[in-house]
Amino acid sequence: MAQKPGIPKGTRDFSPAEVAKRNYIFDTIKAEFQKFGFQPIETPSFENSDTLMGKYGEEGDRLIFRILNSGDFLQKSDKKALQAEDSLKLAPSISEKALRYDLTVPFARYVVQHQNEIDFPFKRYQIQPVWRADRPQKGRFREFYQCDADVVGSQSLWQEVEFVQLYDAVFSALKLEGVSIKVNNRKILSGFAEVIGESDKLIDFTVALDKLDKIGEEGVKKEMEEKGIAGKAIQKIEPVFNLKGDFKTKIESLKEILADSEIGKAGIKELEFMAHAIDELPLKTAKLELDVTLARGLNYYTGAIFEVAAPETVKVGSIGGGGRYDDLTGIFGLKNVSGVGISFGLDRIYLVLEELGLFPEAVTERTKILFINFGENEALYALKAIKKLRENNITAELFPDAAKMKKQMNYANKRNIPFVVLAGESEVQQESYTLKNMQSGEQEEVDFELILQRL
RNA sequence: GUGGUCGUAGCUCAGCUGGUUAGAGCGCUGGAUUGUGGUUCCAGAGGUCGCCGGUUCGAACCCGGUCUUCCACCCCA
Repeated sequence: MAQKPGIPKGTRDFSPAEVAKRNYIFDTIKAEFQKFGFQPIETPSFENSDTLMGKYGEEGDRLIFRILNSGDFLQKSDKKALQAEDSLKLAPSISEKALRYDLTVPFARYVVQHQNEIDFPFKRYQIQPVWRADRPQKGRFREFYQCDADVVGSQSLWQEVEFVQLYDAVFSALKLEGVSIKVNNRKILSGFAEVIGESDKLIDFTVALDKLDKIGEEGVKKEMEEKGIAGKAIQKIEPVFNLKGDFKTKIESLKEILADSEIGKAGIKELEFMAHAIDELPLKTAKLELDVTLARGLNYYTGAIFEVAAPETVKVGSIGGGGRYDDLTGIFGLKNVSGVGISFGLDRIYLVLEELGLFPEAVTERTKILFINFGENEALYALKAIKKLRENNITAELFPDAAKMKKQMNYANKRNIPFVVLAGESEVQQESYTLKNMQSGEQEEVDFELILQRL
């Protein structure tokens, strides 16, 4: 029986047109990565579970796709957990591998494992799919590509500056205007928690603060209360909710708020450094904004935090993110290696470009010229010309069957092929070609050299 | 993981409070037009109404489950 085929939730097939557009984005990003001196690496699509589990917080573990052991996996399973129907305890005994959840943790693993072959600072980029057992939504899939660039082995703040430039370079190359690069610093957030005396609740505090633009000031306060942050502390942090003005104005306000926090002041210094550098190295199309509520991303960020917002007219959430993590490789036993990196969300960038009509026309136009098939002799005659055209870097093809003219022309039409050659008996005899421009409808009898000229 | 939502031809969608042979537009195939497409005209093919079960004399329509889509939360690219 034929079964109705389908693909898993949150995955997609890509048509030729979609692949062409996706490649356009990949190629653009790749070209900029390379210009900035990043080198590509690749890592396996699945890792040992130990490498991934526990690296993304409690929520993260839930979203990791686990791979069931092969063979008689129940044989080696944790019988106690099985008996107790305790999935959480049972899982590690029947699953030793898991699909890659992001590119950063595998990269950290890579750095530790290859530390003796790597020349630091190491700048790598990586474009590969990742998998998350999430519930799909618009722009959220269970299989999607990440495009990451990271530097490890340098604490220099110039890297942060470079990444802002890199973001700007990529979005400029994609002709995407209205992008805003939001930055914050973990030290600022730590400073906030410190001055209100809630340092131990830093994560709850920042997660709540992050929702300011979504649930508003009252919503944030309510969530902070629910998480057990003192009313007085919340009052004290109120000025943060209403930071106004440009980058520098906000920094001046921060200086007052964080006057009593050493770590907070360190954060301010870093932000000022970046602001000053970007002043001197102005961005082409993107805007740099300070957003002190920005806390998203993984809890391992220690310094700068980046998030890129799509132009306001397109509602797809963030199209990129990143930050500084001082001790990422520490979890794999390599201490004191600082890293900083950014990520581009290919699928969301795709949605944005699509919605704004920013894909170049040429991206989908492929075959330039189609030869009509009139039969065996004529097909061979056509292929001789096609071979020469290809040597001249022109995409040319022959319709494979000597089908009806209408069918062949229609095929050219639908595939958007701009030129068609009709070469039948008489053309073969005269060693000529009837070249037809499909857009204008004009046609002329020409020799091979003229075809080259016309294309 | 929690709550909700959608699912009818390849695509976009009609289909009355359950009632016989489930429709349209676009697309597709063939013809008008045996070396000329995009326009027009004519004809035709194509549907287990997501899937499974239940209620009913009778289900695309009501009920339950399941899968998928989208949305909110969680989290995030």
